[in-house]
Amino acid sequence: MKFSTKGTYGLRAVVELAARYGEGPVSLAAVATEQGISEAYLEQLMRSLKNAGIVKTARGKAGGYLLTKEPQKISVLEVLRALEGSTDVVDCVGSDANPCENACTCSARPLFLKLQSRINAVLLETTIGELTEDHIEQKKRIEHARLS
Amino acid sequence: MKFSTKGTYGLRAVVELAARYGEGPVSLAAVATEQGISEAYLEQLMRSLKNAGIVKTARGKAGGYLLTKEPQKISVLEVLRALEGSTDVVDCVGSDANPCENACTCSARPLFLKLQSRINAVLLETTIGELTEDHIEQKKRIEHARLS
DNA sequence: ATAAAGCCGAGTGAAACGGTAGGGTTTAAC
DNA sequence: GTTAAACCCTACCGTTTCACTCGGCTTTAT
Repeated sequence: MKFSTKGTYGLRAVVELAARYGEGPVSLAAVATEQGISEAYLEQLMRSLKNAGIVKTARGKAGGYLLTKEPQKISVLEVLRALEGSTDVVDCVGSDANPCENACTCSARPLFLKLQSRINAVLLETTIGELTEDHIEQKKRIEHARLS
Repeated sequence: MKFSTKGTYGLRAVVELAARYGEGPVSLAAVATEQGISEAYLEQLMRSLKNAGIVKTARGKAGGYLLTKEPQKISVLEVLRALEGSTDVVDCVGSDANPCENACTCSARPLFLKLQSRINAVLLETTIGELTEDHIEQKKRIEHARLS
């Protein structure tokens, strides 16, 4: 019941892009060093994000990655889905539902359905934009504390 | 972000014990066949549940497993924790908190904290007793439908 | 005594995790 | 038009976890 590093790294990378939204392409190297993630590994995650249509790329020199839409219009849910494949706690819940043959007698199913809907609510209502704002605020506060 | 079968199998096994609460020890074989789980595998899960103090055992012939307290007093959270080790979505949240060195600058942390508290709320407020009642109801309905 | 039950440690094949390596191809800038 | 910075892609690899299995041991009601 853990998110893998794919999810957390990828989320942080997207926030990094969001923080520079509108400033042109951001290189992989920039994101990787800023977030302390292996460049080669992050590249794979970016591919997933690209395939999902969350980021687009500019190739060639001075190229890099860009968000395809405004940070406030990107839900955390879509980002995590792109990276982790699914956010379902068990395979037999969710819209792509593949309910097991004895779903109707499974005593744990009602629990998982409830849990899943709560989780999805949080992930859907939280946007990359919000995370980015919080993050920038936080960085400012730290900077301020350091100077005084 | 999935529960392993440990969690789901174990939960179902506990519900099975709950359904027979007060009727004396239930053998591993009985639980395994009723729930369609490998006996040898289930035994391992029962060990975890026993170590966590959720079930106790009666050894020897006519022995088996019993809940240590009433089903309504067992939360799903404690059962899952016993089986999966932790229900935390990332290591850096939760009470045993092991926040990573750059927790205060991690842009994903606020999200995970919120998500974790929502998840824990559901898992803590849901009891084995509730799951068991739902399950028995469900079985009755199916039985009724079959007969008519 | 015996058979039914739990107790326990070890092993195992497959998959996922968390990367790394090393080659492409594209393109801006000189 | 060469060069270098960037993305693109495939493959591999060591480690851990998953989901079991196996075999032997101990306890205990009959």
